[in-house]
Amino acid sequence: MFKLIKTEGNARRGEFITPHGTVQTPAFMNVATCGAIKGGLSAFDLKDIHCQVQLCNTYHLHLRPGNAVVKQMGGLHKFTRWDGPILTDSGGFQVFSLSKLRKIEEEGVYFASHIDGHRIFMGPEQSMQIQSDLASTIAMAFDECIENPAQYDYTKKSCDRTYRWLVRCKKEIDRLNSLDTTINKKQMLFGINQGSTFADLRIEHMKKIAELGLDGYAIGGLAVGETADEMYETICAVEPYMPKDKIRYLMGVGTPVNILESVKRGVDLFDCVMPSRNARHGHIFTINGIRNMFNAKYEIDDRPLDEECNCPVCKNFSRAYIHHLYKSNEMLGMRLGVMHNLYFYNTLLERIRDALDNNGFEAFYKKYVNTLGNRI
RNA sequence: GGGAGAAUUCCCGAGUGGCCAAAGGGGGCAGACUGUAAAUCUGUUGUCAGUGACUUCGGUGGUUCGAAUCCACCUUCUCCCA
Repeated sequence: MFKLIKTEGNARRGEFITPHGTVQTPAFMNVATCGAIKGGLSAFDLKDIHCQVQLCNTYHLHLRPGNAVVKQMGGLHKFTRWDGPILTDSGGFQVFSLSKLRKIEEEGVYFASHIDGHRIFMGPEQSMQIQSDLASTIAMAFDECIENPAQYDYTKKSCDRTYRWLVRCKKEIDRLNSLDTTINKKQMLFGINQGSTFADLRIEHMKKIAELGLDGYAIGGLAVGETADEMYETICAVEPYMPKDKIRYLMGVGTPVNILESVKRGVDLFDCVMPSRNARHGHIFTINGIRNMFNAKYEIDDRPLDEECNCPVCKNFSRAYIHHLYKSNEMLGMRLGVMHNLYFYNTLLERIRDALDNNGFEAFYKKYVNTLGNRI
């Protein structure tokens, strides 16, 4: 259940109440695709980095270890030892990211496993069944994340199909939630808006899915190659048609500035692999922009990664040490980098919430965007 | 004491007359990354000036129109036999 606490312009401050705890919004979800944040973070670490929600992936967990295994182990919460909310993405993004390994039909998508090539069928019912077995807090509808650029006619056809899939998802999750053998009988379902960068298709699709009375609404299919301005324009186009009393999730976005711009346009929830992936590659987010910790200039530097950061990494370690860890390919380098970056993202959202609480979002936005400019 | 072999650009290591500033790795330097097929991928790595020029393949001489590549000697190293 979503509670809208206050607004400033289009920006919203809210609370999303779930059986696994309440999420203060706007919020950033920490991506743990295969049940673990890459870089070696566990559920213990998530508290330290101010994580509110963990995001896992249906397709990947279906392949390994298999949803039957996770169900037998008591669901993702017990399995990963994370007791906060978990959102599972449906596999719809893999329709996009593994496009060379799949075929789309009306009934669903046929994948060739990226691990061993074996044939996998995933339709709305399969995705819901897997997510029910995983027992996440929130299930995402099975959709097609459309590539960019996209043809208008294809986009329309795909949106219509994604809508039909959503209706099937809703029916299936209601059925699964009513079964005695289901671990989480209160699993929520979010619908996903598609339509590429075509405003009319986005709006038409959004209007239709809004009528289904789902637990939350996501904007998908963005940050897949279009410009940032196109992304913002698309958000602005659909936002008026998103239910005000439901949480709004912009999938897969983005840079700190992308997030700030999107909060300003009425988005409540985000996720992105950028803080974790980039950290593994040595890119560190700071209030002053990005650092590449592989760069030779950090060889002798006693300062923390970010001088204004209070994360466990910045309170303890020098740039020189972390530079050394990356250069030496020590896994601790990545772990510390990921911890810092996720803390940076999670606390950026905290600062946004504080600003909203104090009617200072617009000022915060201006200061932040001016500070960072186009650096991130 | 006798015999055999080797020395290549930061490192390892290809190359045995012109297509060689010299393969390939490593290392170095930089860049990319947006619901994770990503501890991945890309560029660059003799010098100087934007074509090109110049200096390089242990050292010194030589053969040749032309040498990292052939010859002689020297230096160092490795292995084998005494």
